[in-house]
Amino acid sequence: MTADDNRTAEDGIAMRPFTESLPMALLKAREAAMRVFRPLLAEHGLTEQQWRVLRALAAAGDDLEVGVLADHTFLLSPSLSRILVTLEGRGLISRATPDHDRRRSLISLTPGGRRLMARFAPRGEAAYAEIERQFGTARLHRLLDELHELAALDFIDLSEEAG
Amino acid sequence: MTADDNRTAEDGIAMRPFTESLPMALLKAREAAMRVFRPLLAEHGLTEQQWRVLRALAAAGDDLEVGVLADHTFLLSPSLSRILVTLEGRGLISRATPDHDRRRSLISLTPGGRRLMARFAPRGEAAYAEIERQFGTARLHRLLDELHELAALDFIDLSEEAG
DNA sequence: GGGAGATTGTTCACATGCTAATCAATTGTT
DNA sequence: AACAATTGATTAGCATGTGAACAATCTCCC
Repeated sequence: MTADDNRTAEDGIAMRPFTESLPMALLKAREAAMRVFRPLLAEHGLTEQQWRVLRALAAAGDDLEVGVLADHTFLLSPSLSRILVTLEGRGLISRATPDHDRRRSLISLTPGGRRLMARFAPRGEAAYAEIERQFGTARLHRLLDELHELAALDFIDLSEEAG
Repeated sequence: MTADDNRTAEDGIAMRPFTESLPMALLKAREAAMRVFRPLLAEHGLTEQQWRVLRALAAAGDDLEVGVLADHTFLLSPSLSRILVTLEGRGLISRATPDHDRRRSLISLTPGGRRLMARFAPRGEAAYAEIERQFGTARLHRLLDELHELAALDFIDLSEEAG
């Protein structure tokens, strides 16, 4: 029985208990999952987001436009821009500008970037397998399905101006 | 059929498809859920994390030590330190140092902070109800249970040094 | 009672999240 | 061809995430 279990506190502000908050539950679950991967990333001196970029490029097996890369990695453009500068500086990715539209920028893995991914992949799979082992493969798949459906929902705008 | 559906890309780096990644699914689900709340927070000029702090204090209905507050809000100490400076500057919280241990710092809502919470609470509940309406109440509870169990897992360390 | 060690919070340095503004290149319109 | 609107990407500015180092205080034990 912690303070969170009280739906109504002394100050009379009625609100859902913290532990029942969906965003918080998603955040904590994600943190738990990332704890398996974070040590691996640290070994390679990569942040989680840098890893997502390299992973998306490896998965595509081809160069990607910055906008497409942003979609695949679920990163905002400004963040991605900075990450690309970092990765380029470390020689893991390279850029090219297509002639048909010189606003765009094509990102691809360098050989060094590919080598890093090849070294990392087996251990990353092992980490994922550890999650499946503890949580259950079928159960994990069911959870993923639910998460995908939740993510696909489009909630109405409850803000003042929209009200 | 996107590039993500290919388990093996031309470069031969075998890895789980992006869309099946648990951390990514959790991240996207959380983003979807937060889209309901973000406009409300913006109305009050609060960030999500500042909101978590005020919410934890309101739920406790009492003052909290910084460390306890960090646990309840799932914020790291350095972040919380900065957030408290901001909230104190806006007159929403105040600090006190107990005599029995002058290292500690007790945080409490000011009357202004309480008023803000009281104004916000009903709309926050409405936002949460919208999620329940679209996703289903019972289904949401089942999802929360699964998330809590996932968050409680303690994965083995697969890093090099621990190997 | 005094110093080693633990604990509580803060500060630092760097990377990212997020909104708005900017810049360059392209497209649509007349 | 000239110009406004649009688009792809970066930059700016502030807030947070994260690991490390610090300062202040407290505890324990000799």
